[in-house]
Amino acid sequence: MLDSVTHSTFLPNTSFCDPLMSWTDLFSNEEYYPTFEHQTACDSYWTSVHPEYWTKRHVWEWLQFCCDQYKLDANCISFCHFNISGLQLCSMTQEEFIEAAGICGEYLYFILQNIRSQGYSFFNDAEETKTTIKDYADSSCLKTSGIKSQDCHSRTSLQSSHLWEFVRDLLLSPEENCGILEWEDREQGIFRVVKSEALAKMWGQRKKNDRMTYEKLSRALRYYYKTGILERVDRRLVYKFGKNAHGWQEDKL
DNA sequence: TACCTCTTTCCTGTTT
DNA sequence: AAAACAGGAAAGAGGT
Repeated sequence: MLDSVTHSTFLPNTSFCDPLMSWTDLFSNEEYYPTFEHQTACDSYWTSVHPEYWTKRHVWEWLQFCCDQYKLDANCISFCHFNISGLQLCSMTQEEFIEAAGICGEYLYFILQNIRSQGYSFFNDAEETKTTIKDYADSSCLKTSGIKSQDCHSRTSLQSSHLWEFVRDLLLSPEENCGILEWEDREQGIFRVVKSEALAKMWGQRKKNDRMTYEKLSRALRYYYKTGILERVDRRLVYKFGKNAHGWQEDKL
């Protein structure tokens, strides 16, 4: 299964590998940006490319998919270990996966090997795939409950499905942003919604809801004023992160 | 099952 | 006039 990989394992340079690094950190760190050359938000999704040819972004998309689909706890994943290309990912041994993601690493390794051997037909039947994963878990004496809270390295969850986190992560990911959102005042956390309907469409895609509109999305955003996640800015399409929002500050990334 | 949070949906009225 | 804002109300989804 691994024969096709001819490159030796080369994990990222651990000299700048912060064990507390989150996914948001990873993609907002200027040191990492140059590695995304030629990539745009319009590049193909990971499922349309063979794992050996995945870009770093594809690897990220795959990780996010695994966390969402199999309810893996992203807190267990040391993201800096996955700031790598598909070729590098395919070169990782099971032990290295475990080192990078604890018990989740074992699942990720299993899923990756299945994609490599079976292609994306592995995902054709979601229920069947889940059963396969479950069988694997059972045979490995792994329990779902055991995936949580062990070997946790990161402080940000990839599973975050809250709207404000989605907005925050979009602001921090220029590759995905496509000019939909932009900072008005980075230090104060003030941002502008540039393409309101595009934002709604993207949020709708995330929630698998093709009826999402900016009007409905903005209603949800207004609820955040109550909880201090957002603060009111008296300008159209302009919002500000409140005291209860976290993870957006430049100096705290 | 009950309860909770976070939306989603719909609405009326207001502001830009 | 159109788009966006402001919130109330109720329903839905997912988690515990």
